Amino acid sequence: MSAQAILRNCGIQPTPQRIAVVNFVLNTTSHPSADDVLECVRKECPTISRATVYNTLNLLVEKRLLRTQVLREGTIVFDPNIELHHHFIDEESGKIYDISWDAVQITCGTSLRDFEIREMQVVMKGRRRKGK
Amino acid sequence: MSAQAILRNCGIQPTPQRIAVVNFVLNTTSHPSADDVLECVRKECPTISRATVYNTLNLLVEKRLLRTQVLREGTIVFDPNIELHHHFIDEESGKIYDISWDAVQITCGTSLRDFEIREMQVVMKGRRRKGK
DNA sequence: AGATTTGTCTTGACAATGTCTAAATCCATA
DNA sequence: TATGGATTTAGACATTGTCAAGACAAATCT
Ligand SMILES: [Mn+2]
Ligand SMILES: [Mn+2]
Ligand SMILES: [Zn+2]
Ligand SMILES: [Zn+2]
Repeated sequence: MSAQAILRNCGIQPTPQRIAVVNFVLNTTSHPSADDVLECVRKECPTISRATVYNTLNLLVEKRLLRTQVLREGTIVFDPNIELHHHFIDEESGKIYDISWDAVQITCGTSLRDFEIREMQVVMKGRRRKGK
Repeated sequence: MSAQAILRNCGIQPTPQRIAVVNFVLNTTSHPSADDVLECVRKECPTISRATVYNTLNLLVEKRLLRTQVLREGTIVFDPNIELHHHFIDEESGKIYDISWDAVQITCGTSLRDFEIREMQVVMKGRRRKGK
């Protein structure tokens, strides 16, 4: 679906700036920071401002097209994968990989009965195996 | 063990500032930010500077008496629990609770074979049940 | 068309977090 | 007590994120 259609679908006026942000951030698996988004979108749309990038990202989060994740020091990252899933962080490269929900089986014991869990994820760190 | 002994044990000169930081940060389960540490330590040691708090915390991390955790937006938190464990974040209060490693059973499927996992933790969010 | 309104964008100010440097201070030892 | 290395402090700086004011653009009305 086109960025324009996506934006109109949730009642956001499609502007060149917003279209550029959507085209990048809804089609990446790289878990970019706002600054990463700014950097990439400026190639398409050199005059876009930091505030517009933040405004658009926050709009997309509000409309549930995007989620924020607390996975990197110093900045939140944006994730177009809004299904339940886990994350693997490559400690060499810093790259963040999505891990499908089904790849891990989690069983909580009874000692957690005092916690009403509304969501959870596994955060793994290590090294992505090179080669095939 | 006294803060002085702990510091001397890992070759750090015990100073009043460092002792105050150690006394707070190695004896809390609250997962404080550097700023939280500064705020609390200033009660004991009113002239301590931000730089000294950061320096001491980073020293303690280097000496493995403390770990950093990426669990809150905008700041890292410090955790004196250096054993493997999980975390539960109360979305109402923002409080972070330690969950013992054994409280959760995790089984990774074969789809993770390309990832060399060096550590992992479950991050849960929800609400701590009130009452007993 | 010309004027008005509305929404969007940009700029720059601001606060918070974290690192770094230079200067002051402290302190263990001679 | 004098001295030199370690420690602390204050402030500068970079980065991240929010906000408000004004510039700008597009649609609406006369
Ligand atoms: Mn970047
Ligand atoms: Mn605080
Ligand atoms: Zn993801
Ligand atoms: Zn913990």
